[in-house]
Amino acid sequence: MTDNPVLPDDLFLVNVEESEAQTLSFSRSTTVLLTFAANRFTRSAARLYQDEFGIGAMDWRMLVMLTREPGCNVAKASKTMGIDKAAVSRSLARLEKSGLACAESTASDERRKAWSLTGHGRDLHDRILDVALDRQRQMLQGFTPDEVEQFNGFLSRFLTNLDAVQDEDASGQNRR
Amino acid sequence: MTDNPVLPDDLFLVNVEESEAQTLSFSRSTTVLLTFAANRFTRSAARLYQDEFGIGAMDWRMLVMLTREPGCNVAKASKTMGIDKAAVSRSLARLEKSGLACAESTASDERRKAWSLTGHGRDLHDRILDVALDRQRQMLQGFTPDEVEQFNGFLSRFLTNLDAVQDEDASGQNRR
DNA sequence: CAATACGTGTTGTCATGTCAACACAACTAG
DNA sequence: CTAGTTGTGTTGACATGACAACACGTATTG
Repeated sequence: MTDNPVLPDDLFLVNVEESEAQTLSFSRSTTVLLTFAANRFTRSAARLYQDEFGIGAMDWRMLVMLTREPGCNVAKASKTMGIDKAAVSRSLARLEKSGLACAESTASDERRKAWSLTGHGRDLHDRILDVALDRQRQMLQGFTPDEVEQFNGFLSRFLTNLDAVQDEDASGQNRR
Repeated sequence: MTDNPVLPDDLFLVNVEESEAQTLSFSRSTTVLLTFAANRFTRSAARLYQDEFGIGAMDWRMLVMLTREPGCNVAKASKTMGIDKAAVSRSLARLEKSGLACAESTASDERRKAWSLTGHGRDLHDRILDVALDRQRQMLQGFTPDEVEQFNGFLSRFLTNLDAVQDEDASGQNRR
């Protein structure tokens, strides 16, 4: 599939005090950088959206989801966003309570509800989108469009690899 | 500083149903991909470490921290890892209770404690490190060393930009 | 030497998201 | 029709980490 089977570990390691102990480098280990960047970004965005719009990061993601897929249900949203269905269910309950989203019963299946944004919800989405795009632009300050493309490509490949590992875990292990 | 002042927003947007509504693309928006990848990776790693070693993701990060900076204190660890000092304090309490880390009172300052790993803690760190490196290798399957370098570079630049924005927020706003 | 400001770490409270268990609708097979 | 199975959504219990308040040791300044 690829011609680069193995990356040398010492790309990511740091030696502490004359190779006494080895551990992950904070600045060269991709997964460390990735989680660090994402956590800080999310936290910072959550604070901003909460302060400015009174909405949490999860509920903002839900607004995006409902804009993208009007009429979607809990299971679909959970799968697409990679977030537990319980969290989705609670987020939708919050949005409904705030009058940002509403559900319509599906004719065919009594359980599934078709969720979509109210007018108020669409307004809020559009206002937050401006801020979110602005923020993303700031995060990518100094990147060329080509580099952004590459960056996205790397992240997508990372996700594909993660999928592969998880499928493997699921099928290879007898438990669960 | 850079010659790329502005990236066009439509790099990241998707049109829903004939440009009726615009929102973030899940597959082309860098920040969406970043948080998605990081969250899924962290969760998957947390499950693995919990199952295999009975330790959470936070405590594993703490093991790395203490390997890197033996004798460090709560404040230093909190700053380096970008995690709240309360979480650090609680993680250290857990590690001490499990006999993985121990604290030594500093002579100069009664408050600061110098934390380090016990032999048991170092053993566990080394065992998990093998698994973590293996996992990272799988996530970067198909990447050339050059690409990994670029990927890390992008993430570092992202973090630098994030720093800049937060400094700006902190100084520009009168509250807090 | 107070008095105050500052740094360090701990604890309470809250939001978020996970897992497990459950209720219930819909489908399938005897 | 009944029983078992699967899919969908909700709820409870829990882990994690953020924020705020606090206790207390150290530094600074009059």
